[in-house]
Amino acid sequence: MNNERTLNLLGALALSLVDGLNAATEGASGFGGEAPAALVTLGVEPGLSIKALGQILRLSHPGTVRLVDRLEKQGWVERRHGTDGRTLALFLTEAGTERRRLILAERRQPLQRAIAPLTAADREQLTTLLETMLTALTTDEQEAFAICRLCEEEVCPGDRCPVEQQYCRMVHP
Amino acid sequence: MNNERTLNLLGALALSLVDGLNAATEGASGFGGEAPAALVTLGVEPGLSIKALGQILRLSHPGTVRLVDRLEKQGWVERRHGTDGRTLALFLTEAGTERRRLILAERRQPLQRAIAPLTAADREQLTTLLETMLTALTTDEQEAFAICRLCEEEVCPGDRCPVEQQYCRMVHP
DNA sequence: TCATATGTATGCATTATGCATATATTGAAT
DNA sequence: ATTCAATATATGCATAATGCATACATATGA
Repeated sequence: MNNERTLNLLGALALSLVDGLNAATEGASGFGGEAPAALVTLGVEPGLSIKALGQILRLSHPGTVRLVDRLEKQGWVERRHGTDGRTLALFLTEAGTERRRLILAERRQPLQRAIAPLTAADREQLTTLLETMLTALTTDEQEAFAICRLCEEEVCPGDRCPVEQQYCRMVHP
Repeated sequence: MNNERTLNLLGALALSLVDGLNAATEGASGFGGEAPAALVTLGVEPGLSIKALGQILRLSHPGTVRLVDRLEKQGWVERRHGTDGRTLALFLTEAGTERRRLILAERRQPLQRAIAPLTAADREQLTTLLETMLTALTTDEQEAFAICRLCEEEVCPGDRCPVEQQYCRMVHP
């Protein structure tokens, strides 16, 4: 088989999907970059510090501060006192939670469109293949959070997430 | 089956792959945004006008002019006279061709890493699924070029590219 | 031959980011 | 208790990559 052709197809699909994801999440939030991912992630992990959020989003610290500034100004995120006098705990406001829901709903559409032509059997095959690939791609906790930063974790049971499983295997061998 | 879980896995893989593609192509070119895609695309379609390139990359016209400015300044792209007194024809220089090769080589790595854990049979399954999805996602020529804007078309025979095939089917029904 | 369309370029602004540095708080060693 | 290093956050400044409005140059057709 022509392996390189498969690489091209995989890259093309990924690019096309992420184009769609970016358009959807930016349309739903009015912000580009990592802002939509920040809202999604804070919904799953409320109380994250600025530093921790930045590591998940792979932003510099100042970049994260500015991102949180933008989200706070929209009334979507609150800076509360954290465990420390230094540390902040970030929480979604009610409006932020609502906005997050909208982002996730819009995010589904390009994904749905991609798997629309697949039969039920195809989807099972695909799911298995995705699990295998994601398991291989996840090497530490940081990366696990990064990979899942736009996931609707509500519908993805943690004990069956290949990304989290892989991470847990690394940590508790 | 839990369809939404499949959507999450697909989105997570796409995001992870494109993170890798972006890092690889930016590392190989020193430019982010659509600059790497511009070099790749101009290698496949030499003589493109600024307007046509911008439509493939989905950039505004001024954005494309500035992008070409940057690539020309690096000595990677030449503006030559086109079919018109108005129209330009863009070509890669020798250095640009070399840089494109490097970008494509680096681009393979994150893709290769993703399929590494798959068996030969898995890869055939995956290829078939990707073909089906890409066929559904391609609706016009513009989109076809956009989806393939980072593809190593040299290794992807045109008559077997689901993206191009789909487009040709649309145009010559 | 002149009006309109087409392709390209420029001025200016914005978004999202990074680097260097400042500030505030904590914890640990003296 | 005091001081110093580590940690968490914030700010000043700069940059990359882009868009909008507009100007300019060339072509085309009535």
